[in-house]
Amino acid sequence: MQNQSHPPVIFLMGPTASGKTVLSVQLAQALNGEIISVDSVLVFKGMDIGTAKPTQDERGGIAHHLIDILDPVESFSTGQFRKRALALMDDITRRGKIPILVGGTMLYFNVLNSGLAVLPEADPVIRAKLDQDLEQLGKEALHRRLADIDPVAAARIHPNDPQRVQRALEVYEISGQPLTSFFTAAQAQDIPYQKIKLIIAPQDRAMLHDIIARRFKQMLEQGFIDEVEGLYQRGDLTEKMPSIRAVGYRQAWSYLKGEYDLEAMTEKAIIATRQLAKRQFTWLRRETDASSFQTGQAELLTKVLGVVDDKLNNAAKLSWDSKDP
RNA sequence: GGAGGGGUUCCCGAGCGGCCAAAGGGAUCAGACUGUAAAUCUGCCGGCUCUGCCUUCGGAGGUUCGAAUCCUCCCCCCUCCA
Repeated sequence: MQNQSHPPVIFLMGPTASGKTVLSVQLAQALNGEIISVDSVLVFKGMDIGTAKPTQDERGGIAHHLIDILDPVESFSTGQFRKRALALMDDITRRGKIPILVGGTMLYFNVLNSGLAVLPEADPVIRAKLDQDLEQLGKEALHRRLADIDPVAAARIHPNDPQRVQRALEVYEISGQPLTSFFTAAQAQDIPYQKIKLIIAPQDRAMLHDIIARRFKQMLEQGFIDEVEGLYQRGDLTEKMPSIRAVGYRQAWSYLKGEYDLEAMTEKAIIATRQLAKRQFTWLRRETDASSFQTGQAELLTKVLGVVDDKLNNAAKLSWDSKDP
């Protein structure tokens, strides 16, 4: 249960290409807010065009956080996100401003909503070993190994899902404890804020698909291939890394390696983006306490501000009531 | 005009007399999701009054107990020769 006297924070969620960026800046300007990006790829420097990263101009003088904080050789994590986002929310709030969390990485929103168990962090050495095991022994063998040490996790995780099987094994190797034990031990911790949740999405799926296709072609015109080629030429990046596995980048990478032509690359990238949006919708449907808005709808900002004001006033009232019963 | 090759379920593509609503891949759709998440994975995928029935493999006929598979004619597409 959420204490209504907590300071407010806005969650602006939506699938890719829904118009989150523009709306978020307008909101921040209207509400004296700062933006915290909730996006697993915007964190990378030098990945601008393909991520539709807001330009300095588009940011409209609003501070944007958690953008360009890592080099593409590095990797980010859900835990790091949560920690940094919470620190930023605290800092922004202390300065009398409203934190506006904007993005499409729904797992990140989820750990702000439901908390995150205290788990050992990824260990590159163990991961490399598990990759080797996977290749030599096969995914069935890894799943069987997991079944021995953590039957509950093994029952939950599909044998064809090596990424999750490996993580569960990794946790065990680092800590000596099964992954499941961490979950049962942990208590879901809510964040000390009043969350105002907003969802923005195009009116229908066909429209989103259309926007996605047009936007990707636009990225190509803006020099997306050159951007990826620059990363490619560095020589220290591989398609195994989270940065290069991002939608669009992965396909462009394959194109540069000569695996298919520009036309095939374009098609595959657009498809991958659609599929990403589809997965985002699946998460979004869980957000039953959010207010929804349509991309490009008339008076969008006015309507959104109306809803936000309502919730803020309501919260203030409740908070006053509770102090003076 | 002549010689070949081909038209299969949304797309690509296998099938070449029964075991075929038709392999496989892709797309779409739906779902899962606890430190890689723009990732990874799962399911459905002609229709229905759904242990069966109906419609489908370019079109129309035919052979056969039985055809996407064989025959005939027709319509399109591709390659080569004129």
